[in-house]
Amino acid sequence: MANLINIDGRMKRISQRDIAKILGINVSTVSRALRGVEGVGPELKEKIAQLAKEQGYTPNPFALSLRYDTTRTIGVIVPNVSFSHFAHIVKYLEMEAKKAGYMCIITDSDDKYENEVAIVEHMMSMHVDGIIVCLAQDTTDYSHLFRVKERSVPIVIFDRIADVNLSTVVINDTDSVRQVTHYLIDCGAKRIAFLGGSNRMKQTADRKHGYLEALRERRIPIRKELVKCHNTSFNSGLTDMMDLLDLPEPPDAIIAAHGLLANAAFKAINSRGLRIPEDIALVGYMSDWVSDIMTPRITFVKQNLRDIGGKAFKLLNDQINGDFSVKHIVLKARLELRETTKKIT
Amino acid sequence: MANLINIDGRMKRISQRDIAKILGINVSTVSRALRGVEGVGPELKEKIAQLAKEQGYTPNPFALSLRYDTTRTIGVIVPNVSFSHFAHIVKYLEMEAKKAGYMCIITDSDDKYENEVAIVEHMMSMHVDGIIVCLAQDTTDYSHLFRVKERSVPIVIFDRIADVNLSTVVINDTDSVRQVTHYLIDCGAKRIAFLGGSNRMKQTADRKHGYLEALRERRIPIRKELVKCHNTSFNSGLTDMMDLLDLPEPPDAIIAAHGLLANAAFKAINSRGLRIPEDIALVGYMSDWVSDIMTPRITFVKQNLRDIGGKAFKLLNDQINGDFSVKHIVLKARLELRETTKKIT
DNA sequence: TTGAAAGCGGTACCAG
DNA sequence: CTGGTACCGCTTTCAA
Repeated sequence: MANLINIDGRMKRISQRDIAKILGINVSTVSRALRGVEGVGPELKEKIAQLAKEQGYTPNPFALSLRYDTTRTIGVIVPNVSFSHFAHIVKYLEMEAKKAGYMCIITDSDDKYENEVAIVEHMMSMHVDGIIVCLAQDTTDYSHLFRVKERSVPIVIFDRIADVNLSTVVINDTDSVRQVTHYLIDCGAKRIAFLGGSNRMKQTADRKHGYLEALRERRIPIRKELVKCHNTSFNSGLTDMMDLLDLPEPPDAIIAAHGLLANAAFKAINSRGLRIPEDIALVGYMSDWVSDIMTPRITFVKQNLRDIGGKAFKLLNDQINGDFSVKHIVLKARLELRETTKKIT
Repeated sequence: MANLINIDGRMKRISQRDIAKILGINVSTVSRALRGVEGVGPELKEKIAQLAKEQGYTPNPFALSLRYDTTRTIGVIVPNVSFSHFAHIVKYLEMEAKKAGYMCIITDSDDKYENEVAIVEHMMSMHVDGIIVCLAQDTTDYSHLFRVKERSVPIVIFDRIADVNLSTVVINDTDSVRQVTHYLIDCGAKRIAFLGGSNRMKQTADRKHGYLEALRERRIPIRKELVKCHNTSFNSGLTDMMDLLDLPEPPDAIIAAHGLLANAAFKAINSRGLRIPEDIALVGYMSDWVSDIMTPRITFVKQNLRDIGGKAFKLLNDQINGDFSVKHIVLKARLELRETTKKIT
């Protein structure tokens, strides 16, 4: 059962050559037999299969990579793998990739542009068959992505994308916030605040845009002091929310347009002894389980993370298979009503 | 700047052979020059370096893998990458690995034994330089791990380990729970309940053992109905906690010895209108941020996830570098007091 | 200082 | 149906 064989006194993995030598035949015959290609006598084929199994032969993938310059490996870059949102997407992406016979190299850019560039270069030098990336928050130069495309390596961007001519997968950022805003207005909210990430991210800009659009549609004056876009971190959300509560006229509804910002807002509101949703309504963007563990459970915009990962891989796979047309997929995100908003009818 | 060169009408990555051909010299000379090995004339060396840079030459890692049977890649297997605890460990592990020049193939066993076995086999066939694994909850047969060792591929187990002769990294499971239990008794708790994962996991067994030990040390009778070990999932914790609250004499303190179980307990207690910590105290095992987003913040046992990942890689790297001695590292976890326990002095 | 050639493991083409 | 051999990119001996 051991995979190692003693050749010339050194232990090494058994190769087709070894099998050929043992049986006193030629490598090419072994190769054909093992691949099930026509042109090998049935009993010889059987003998080869037998010995291969006995010796625990497994093909050396690097010989193939070398020959065909394909590694059946794809590179995945996210800002932070330990963040639930990305962890889930990566998980589903990897499942799809595995089904199609691809391994994933998953790497974390720590949300920094320089890291992202270095990782992309490294992946290129590893000869990955394609790259799937969610941009760092400070990525505003995209030349590293174009370089990938120039070398005709497939590439897909998801979630945090940019206005570039590359395939993308996102949720309906603008429209989802627009709907949330309308919903809050319908609930009777008069002063809706918007909590977002860095203004440099197109995702934040798009979501903010949906918020502003909805206010205009309902002829509600836009109050600059109710818009806070700094950083996606919990602590940033906490101070921003405190500032909002300190306003002479504090908001009566919050749209927290990024993962932990809703939890930060929740905490801040709680710390002031205000009630949710009676005093302030709250809507977040998060995973089910993060909403579930809170009391009351947070009303949130649900993104189909399985779909984001799956579609991202699909677009990449299309490119790998020769379809180089640029595609833009927009997935619908749904508002999931829980207990931090209350419809007033 | 392009990395591709037109050879025979086909675009391909530039190789040492190409450089040699262009300069009308031999590949071996190029190889030596590029590696900085002695034995190449200074001006020729310069010319080669120049051209290589110009053409964007990067070595083909598969040629090297093929030659040396080393891939500078390590395989990492966790039960669930999207679970915050593992996501963090994996992140730090990957950082360390990267520093040492290794890529990580991170894969999710979905907490299933069969998947774990298949993944281990697959990684072996990929020629990873080592494997780091956290066992699935139903893994009770370890032959797949021994097979790895037999083929002299380095292997390290972490977090959920087994009593096997392989290198391991864990926290002080038993003792940490022992301390927590003592602490709760000091707080005045009379009926402490223990919420754990599957009994098949050594980790759960060890933690439960710490709980029982402490009770014995303080001569507190052990009540079977206060021990619930089923599953690490949120829903399982929820029903277990409900059952505990339905007891004729419900507990006045809970030790939730696994990630989301504490949040489940929190939710259940809340749903009954009980106060934390006044009516029931609660201690969990979780990340800072999961504790932070709760109100009140949950008192928890803090594990140094960076250390777990770092040490796991270190043990693996030792083996890769020829030190095959089996090592067992036990990291200290610290009780972090927050707001769900109250010391009565 | 430089060149020639073998070899890592597999595939593919051409001969027999 | 089977064998021989060149080749993928790189390193490493041995020879010049």
